[in-house]
Amino acid sequence: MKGSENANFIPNLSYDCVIFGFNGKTLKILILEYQNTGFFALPGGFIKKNQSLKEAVHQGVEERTGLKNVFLDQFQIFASLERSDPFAMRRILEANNKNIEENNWMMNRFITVGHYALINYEDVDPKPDHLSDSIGWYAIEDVPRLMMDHNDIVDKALEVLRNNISEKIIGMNLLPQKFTMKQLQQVFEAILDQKLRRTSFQRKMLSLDILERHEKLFEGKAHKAPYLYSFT
Amino acid sequence: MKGSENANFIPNLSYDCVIFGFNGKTLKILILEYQNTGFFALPGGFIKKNQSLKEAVHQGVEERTGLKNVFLDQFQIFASLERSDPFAMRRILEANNKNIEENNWMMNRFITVGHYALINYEDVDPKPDHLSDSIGWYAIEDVPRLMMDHNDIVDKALEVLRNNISEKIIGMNLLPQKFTMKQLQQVFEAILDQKLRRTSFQRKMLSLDILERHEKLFEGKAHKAPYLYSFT
DNA sequence: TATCTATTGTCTCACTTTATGACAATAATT
DNA sequence: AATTATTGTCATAAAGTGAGACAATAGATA
Repeated sequence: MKGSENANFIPNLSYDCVIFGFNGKTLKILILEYQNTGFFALPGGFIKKNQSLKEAVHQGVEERTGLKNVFLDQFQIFASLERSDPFAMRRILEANNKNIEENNWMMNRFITVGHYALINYEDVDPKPDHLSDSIGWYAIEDVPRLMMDHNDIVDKALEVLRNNISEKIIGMNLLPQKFTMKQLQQVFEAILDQKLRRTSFQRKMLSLDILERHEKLFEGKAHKAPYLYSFT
Repeated sequence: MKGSENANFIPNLSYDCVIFGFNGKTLKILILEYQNTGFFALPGGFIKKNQSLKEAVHQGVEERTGLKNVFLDQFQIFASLERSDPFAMRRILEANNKNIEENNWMMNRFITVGHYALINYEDVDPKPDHLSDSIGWYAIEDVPRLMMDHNDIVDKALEVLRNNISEKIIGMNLLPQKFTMKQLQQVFEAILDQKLRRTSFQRKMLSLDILERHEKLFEGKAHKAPYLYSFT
């Protein structure tokens, strides 16, 4: 049947990506809005037949953020029967004046591979893709209702980020190259959604032997200047 | 093209499962041998178009072990371009006198979802499937060379089991309902591949508040009888 | 029946790690 | 020179862990 498949892509398989950034105060993620539909969604896409999953996701992240080689983790498959929503896909295609017949394959069942990415907020210039008219940062507590099961994907990504990721990976990817101990602490407070004790945090981080101390940062404030650190 | 797809299954997607069992001494996994090929592989299969991934894997585990509702965790996708091996698939089909044309789809590229299962060794009566002539338990240190990237899947499953799983889940699923503290310790020693101190282990487990103490177990040995425990 | 053996449950003491608060140092302002 | 806000570090208490000691005990032995 015409359009029931696309020769370029592996059928029934997609990826979605929760792209985390830290603006100095709160943890944020990138969310797309599809033109004239009111639908919000995670950045995602399909895997070409001659492409590894990893390549596909890196390419998708680069298209939306301009960043290459970001930290990416593939954390779970979402494969229930109920998750696909052919009616929503049809509306998105219609709103973009795409030929429904030709794009019929997009209304099939999709099993998606959930990823999250950690990126340096300052480096990003978010760009919408060809089906969406906006892409923007949303604080983790202000994420709107997303399409299909994308809210579940966000929740699970955050859970994995909280539980399974090393201090070094978090700090290296969400902060600039040099940072103060306070900034590092604020990243963890934003991720864990709880205040941490300053002295314990500092002692713990220094004992992990993953930090290198550099010059002081003079912010022009009337108090002792903090050291800058980088990861070893 | 005839046989390039199978109408029942989602194309290009499979699952594989590392089924862990504990025989009282060592940690073992179930491995299949395909008829007349010398190929060893993990139990795995395909996902029907009207079936969730979870259902598919549970069904596959049940067919090989007779066990329903076992603990299952879907821990990673394996999606590189190099992982598929159409020549090996062809040999397996030939050795089983299967029609190559009709089963052409099995020689496509497959992305597989790696799972592991924890089961009670005593409850299992392993059964080969229609393409394999043997299925058996192999101690984790004696796993033979497996097809494709299945050894990588085993290694990763063990890594996840070691790092990310709670005491309760491990004990509940790998041991009988009632067990002694020594048995519990042996499970952990087998998984971690290291000896643990008896007294520290006992104190730790009791402090976790996940155990209920029952009657003593009289084994007929000339020493103090241990208590039996179950998980709360 | 009394003694012996192997293993279990618990306790102790030393050591390490973590929590919490105290305090001096200091960059800029007043 | 005194003040303010924040930083780096130390002191002490509390909690957790490692390593061994020891009494309790189920059955074997004599």
